[in-house]
Amino acid sequence: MREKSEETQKQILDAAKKIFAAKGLAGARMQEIADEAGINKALLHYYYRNKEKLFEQVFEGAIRKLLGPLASFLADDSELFTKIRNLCHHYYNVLIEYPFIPIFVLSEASANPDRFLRLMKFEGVVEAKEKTRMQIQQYINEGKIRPIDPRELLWNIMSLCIFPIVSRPIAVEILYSNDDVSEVLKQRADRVADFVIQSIKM
Amino acid sequence: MREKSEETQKQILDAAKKIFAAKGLAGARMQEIADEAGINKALLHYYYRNKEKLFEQVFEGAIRKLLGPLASFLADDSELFTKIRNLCHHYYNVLIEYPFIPIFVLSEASANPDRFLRLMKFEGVVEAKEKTRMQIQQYINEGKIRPIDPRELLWNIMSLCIFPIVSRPIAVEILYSNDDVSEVLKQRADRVADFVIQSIKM
DNA sequence: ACATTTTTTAACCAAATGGTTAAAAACAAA
DNA sequence: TTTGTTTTTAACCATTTGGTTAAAAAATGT
Repeated sequence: MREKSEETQKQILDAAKKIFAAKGLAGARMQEIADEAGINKALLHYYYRNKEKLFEQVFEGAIRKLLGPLASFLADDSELFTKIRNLCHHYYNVLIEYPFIPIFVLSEASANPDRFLRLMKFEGVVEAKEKTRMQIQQYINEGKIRPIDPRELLWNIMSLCIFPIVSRPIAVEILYSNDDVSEVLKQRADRVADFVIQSIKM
Repeated sequence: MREKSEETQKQILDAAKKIFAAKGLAGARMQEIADEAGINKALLHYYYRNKEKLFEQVFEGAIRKLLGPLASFLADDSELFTKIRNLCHHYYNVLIEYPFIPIFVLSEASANPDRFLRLMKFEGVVEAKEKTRMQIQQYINEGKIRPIDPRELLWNIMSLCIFPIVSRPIAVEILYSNDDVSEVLKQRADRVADFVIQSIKM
């Protein structure tokens, strides 16, 4: 009995994931989520009191899957170029599986950054990022890489990892004229890492 | 008399720009736009029949400002590194003024690409892009730059130019802890161009 | 068979919102 | 002052939408 209930709740969360990703918080309709989950609105509200709570649940779950490992990768003691490579792979691995995460963060964390920031702090991303920032600065001071604002370097890496996921549907049309882009994306983690490393190495 | 009318319409468009950028199409409220413009809802509907039309006007105007010059920059005969620099500057210039363009294109034009693709073809972006692709390929063949799939290079440039605009509200908090990021963004066009060129040059 | 839990049905409410209307008022040009 | 245009006021409508309710029904466990 408990199984059935939990299965339904998972169906709801999956449906919500999909609809929220496509329409955003404001654009999503509770009825549409219920339809997508194959249930009715009453049951939807039975399990999740309201839209906000439902969104919060979906959003936080997704973000945790991204941020937890990210913090680990940022905080570990590996050499910088290795770390960059790890970062790229992590981003691509998670985002290919959960491509809706960036859309969430971009459309919703912009409107309401508090929630997102709270999660970041909880997962320890802030400190981990600071550590990497110092590592980059040290590499620059030691003349191991070209001078660059560490924040810009991190922002560049994020851009190169996240944007292709988000823009995939458009890129398929304007760049890869309907070729299969899945394979391209899978190999892209290494290509992007190469691109970044090539740009900063002496 | 005509002046006053047109001034009001411009105030409306400016207000709409701002609100749509912050809240998106679904999240924006006509009342809020009217308030922002310093007029009332009746007058807002007097000049712009409905929300859709208002958005269409703002959006198409903005996208033309992006695509038209983009096609020109892609199609002209300048040297590749210059072209990359021009591209970056153009992206940053337009997107700082119309930061909602990427969000809309990503969220709405993905599901219904007709309008966007129509505009792209109309502005001649497709042919211009093809020309640049060939130029890149030629540079590679002549050993002037490192080998890279031209499509990936273009995708990287787009990522580095567009994503920071989209992720600005988040970056302000997690990277630039509430520093003024406007100045950073303005200077970023050149930095990004450097970054790209550094990465591909021999 | 009985009790418990899950799900549906279907009607309903309240608030928000896009949009309309018509008349008054403010304004500018002649 | 007269005339035409712009703007405000303020009430109003229709629809959408989030959310509730209560009872029936279906499914499930014991």
